This record gives sequence, C-alpha cells and structure tokens, in this order.
Amino acid sequence: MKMKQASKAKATATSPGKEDEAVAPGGFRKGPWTEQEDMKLAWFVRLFGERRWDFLAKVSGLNRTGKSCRLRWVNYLHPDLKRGRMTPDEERLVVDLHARWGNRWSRIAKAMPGRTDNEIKNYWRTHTRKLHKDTRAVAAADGSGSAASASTTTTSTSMSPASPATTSSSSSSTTDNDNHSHHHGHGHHDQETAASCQEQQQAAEQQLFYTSVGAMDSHLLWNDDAMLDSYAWGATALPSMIVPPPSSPVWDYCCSDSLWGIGDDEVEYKKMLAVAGAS
DNA sequence: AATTATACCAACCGCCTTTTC
DNA sequence: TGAAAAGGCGGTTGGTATAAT
Repeated sequence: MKMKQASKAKATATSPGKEDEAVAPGGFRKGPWTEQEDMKLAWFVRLFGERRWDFLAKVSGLNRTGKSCRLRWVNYLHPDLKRGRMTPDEERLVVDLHARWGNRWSRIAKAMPGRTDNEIKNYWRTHTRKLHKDTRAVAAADGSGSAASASTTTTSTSMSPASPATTSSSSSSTTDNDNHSHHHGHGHHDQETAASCQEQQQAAEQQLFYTSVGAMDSHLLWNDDAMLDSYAWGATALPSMIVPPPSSPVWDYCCSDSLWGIGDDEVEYKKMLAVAGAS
C-alpha cells in the first residue's frame, strides 16, 4: 500500500516520537502520515468521494484537519498520480507552461495529468535554483557583469515569471497565448525507465486494492444532506453497499480497535460501522 | 569513513475564493 | 445579503537521500 517506498518514505520512517505526537492548536495531528492513516483515508475517500473534507476527516476518525486530508489525498494517495522523476518531455512542458502562465501551479498541473501542483512547484524550485547557480558560475568564469541579466530567475519560487503573467491568485484574465506552438506532453513515447515501471506497478497494485474493496457511487450519498448528517453522528447506519465486505481485510482493518483513537467521533462512527455490518 | 552540499519532496501556513447557511 | 465555513492555491519549511569532497 505504501506507494513511495522506493523514495525517502519520510512519512512513516521518521523518528516516531516527536513528529507522530505533533498536535496542531485545534488538537489535530500534524506531521507525516502513517501507513495506517493513509489506508484509512483512502478507504473513506473511496466511501464518500473527494469532497467535504472536514466531514470526511471527522467521520473517518482521523485526527486530522480536512485540509490535511485533502492535501494528502491530492498530493500522495490519489490513484491517478504518476510517480517518479519527470521525463524530459514533462520537464520541457513545465518550462513551456511556466513561461506562459507563471507560478500558477494548479493550472500547469491540470495540463499535466498525473502530476500535482506541489510536485511541479517543487520541481521548478529545484530547477530554477540550479539554473541560477549555474548561471552565476558561468558569469563568474566569464568575469563579466552579465550575471545580472542572466538571472531573470531570481532565487526562489516567488520569482516572477519570464513572461509577465500576473501574480494575482485566481482571476487575472491571463495572457494565455494558446496559439503558441507547444507540445502537449501526452503521447510521448520515451523509453520507460525502470523507475517508471515500478511506479506503474505500484499504481496497479493500488488500483487493485480499490477494486478489491469495492466502489460506490458517492453521488447517491451526497445528494442527501440530512442523511449525511445522520451518518456523521451515528444516528443512521451506513447502507451495506458502502460498508466494507464483512471479514474482508479492509473490514477487519476498519473495525480493529487499534485503529481508533480516543474521541467521541471515533467511538460513534465505530458504532455506526458495527450497526451497518450487522444489517 | 566522515562530513558537507545538494536534490528531492511531503507537509504546513496564510491568504484568497467559493460555497453554505 | 452578509457571515461563517470549507476549499483551493501559492509560498515556504524542514527532513531525508544521495552525491561530492
């Protein structure tokens, strides 16, 4: 289930003591996610869909903010995510799109399926840092004063884009010149690296997990707000169709005592699951 | 082998926008 | 219609892995 084990795996492997006990002011957990939390989140997202994150955070028993849950899902757990290093084509695409749209990472990410805004942002930051460093090195070697002109990329991600894309967050009828000739990164037929093969395999395994635990049409559920509230507070049992198959690994997992922390919400939801399972 | 520098990336923060009540 | 809550976004931080010295 851990999709990232090949990399740093910071989430679960770090010093358990300090970070695992980090708590935000509201009493929410902070810091790296554990594998158990990931599994739980994945399950409840599958159950309820990718929305109403605060609700989802509450009923799942994850002692996390909705915001944190959303971020974890979007940036790490989402089954459609690509993994591994960017391909040369993707790198070119990032540069191309950034030239047009500036630091509008979410927009760039939409043009690059499987890549998240965070990922692209991180890539760009590293990329521009390196570029800046290289440029300065060349300038120093030249002994000329050309460094200043070369450093259109200032230090960090906060630099302004090469083209004057506005920095205002969302509106800004952009200077999108979609008539630029550019390659829309899909359909590149690069040789697959070993790393990407591994990523694909991991993605497949994850998909298998989702399939094995069953899917539901969450829209049915979301259409009924009163029912949602009822579910949230344990007044109503979940329909059996969205409860993990009894005696499945996921069911065992969701019902295991070890999964549930201390707190009224957890207790209530556990009751709810139990009722649903009995029905 | 030990230390330092660099690259990578997960996760948080604060602000703004959108949605809900 | 205004206030509050939730969601989304960009910027930033800090930990870990790896390369270089």
